[in-house]
Amino acid sequence: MESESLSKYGNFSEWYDYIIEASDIIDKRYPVKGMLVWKPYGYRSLKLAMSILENLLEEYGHEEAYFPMLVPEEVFEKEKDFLEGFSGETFVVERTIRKPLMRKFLLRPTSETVMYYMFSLWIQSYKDLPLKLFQTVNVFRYETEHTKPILRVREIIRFNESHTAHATPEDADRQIMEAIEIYAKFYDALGLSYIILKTPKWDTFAGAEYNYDFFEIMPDKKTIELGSVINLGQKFAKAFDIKYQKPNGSFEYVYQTCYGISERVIGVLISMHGDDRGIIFPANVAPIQVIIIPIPYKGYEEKVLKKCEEVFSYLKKNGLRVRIDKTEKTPGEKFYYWELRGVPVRIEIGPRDVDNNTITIVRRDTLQRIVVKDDEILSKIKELFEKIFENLKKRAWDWLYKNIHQASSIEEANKIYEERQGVIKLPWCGSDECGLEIEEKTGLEGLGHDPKEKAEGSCAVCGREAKLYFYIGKRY
RNA sequence: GGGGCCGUAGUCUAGCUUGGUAGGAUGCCGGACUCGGGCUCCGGUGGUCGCGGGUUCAAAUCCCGCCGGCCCCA
Repeated sequence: MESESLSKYGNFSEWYDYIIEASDIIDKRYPVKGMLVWKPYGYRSLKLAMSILENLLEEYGHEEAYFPMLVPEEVFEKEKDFLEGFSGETFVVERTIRKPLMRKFLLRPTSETVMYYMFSLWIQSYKDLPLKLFQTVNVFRYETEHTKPILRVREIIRFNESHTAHATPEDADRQIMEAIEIYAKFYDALGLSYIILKTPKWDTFAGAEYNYDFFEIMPDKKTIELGSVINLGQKFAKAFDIKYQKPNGSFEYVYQTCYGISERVIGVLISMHGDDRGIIFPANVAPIQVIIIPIPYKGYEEKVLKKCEEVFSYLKKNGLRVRIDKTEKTPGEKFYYWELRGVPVRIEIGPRDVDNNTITIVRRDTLQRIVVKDDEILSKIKELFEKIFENLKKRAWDWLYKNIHQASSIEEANKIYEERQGVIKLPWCGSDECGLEIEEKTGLEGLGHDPKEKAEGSCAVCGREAKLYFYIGKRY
């Protein structure tokens, strides 16, 4: 069959395209470029992942709200850098089928302008600060680059965007660190690896002071942005007139931050954790955590099915997402089917298990098969969830570290990239000129730097003392 | 931003060069047989050949435009 020839590392793109559709995550046949149908199975994993993030945000004092999808043109245009940055990819609504509208509306590509219009009404006093809100909504971006299912789309269907306002720049900076902490916890919960880099000035988010991005290195060794944390300073506050009154009676503009994560994280999770057989979901985002496969045998059909039902009820009662596959397919076919879909734990119940008071458990990541006594079922499964998670996480971090290379000169960087791809870090004096020259002479994109990581040696371009490492690679 | 490949049944695809009855596999439905890794056999179902226009006696096939998908380069 076709799936037999798939190889995640041999041909990642082909693997990815096949897996996400064959596993019932999405259906890309809907005839609008960059817009996908999410099937129930895929949508469930997305919701599970997003709720982990939403719970974290709430733990850290954020509240969920909802803001509208349409932005009046004059509101969208208030902040000039933002307008410039998003003008090429923002959809416009300007008519009904019958007639033009009196006023143009834009479909939110992200909700700064929508929210901050309201912030200016809501924020009056220092007592209203800090304000920490989030929403998880769809946003629209007319991507001019080529689209890629889930990873680069024109309708981002679940964009979790947080927006905060603060009284002081120090508090905004502190908020940036808090956001990074939240996002790191989120990716940790999914078993993903990441590097956190401060974006080069020339690539900073439209309308921002500075921002940090989380990057993962995909199986094809290209980097992908997993999430972004942005310090907006007072630019939007000034554009939207968001002021508060201090205890001494004077007025000041607020300091703002925003940060966002989208369904892209599911695309990355599938890519990082999957293998040639398909997806491997960590238990916390697996739509089905345990699949029970009856192994029927002449004279045993009823006993086998009865035991399956008992195990099913027991696991369900204990809060697991479990299902019995009672379809007419052969057991072997079912194994492949559920492995493709990434169910972390499979239970097989056949005549031997009925006779011996056991069940047979197979873990998805290693396909290791163990026989477990009936009274140990729950503890063994929970133990396996944990082991699978740790294994996936370790694989992801090993992969990341294995694909970050250090070079001391541009020539060396080029040589390494040609042989090994991935991410390369170069000692850097920190100047824009040298950063841009590194990009130009390697043909790679600057990902940023880690302000806490001090470099040794001299700048790969100018030869002055290096302060930092400049990370470069190819981006999705 | 530049270049290339592609679109035929739910899915994958043959046919296109050289215009003339759309064929196969898989899936799906019914049945038999099996069942601890995609078993086998029998019968059946399923097609505006992506959309629109042009050329022609005749277009899946040739030409043009659009829509959609994929890849490579910057």
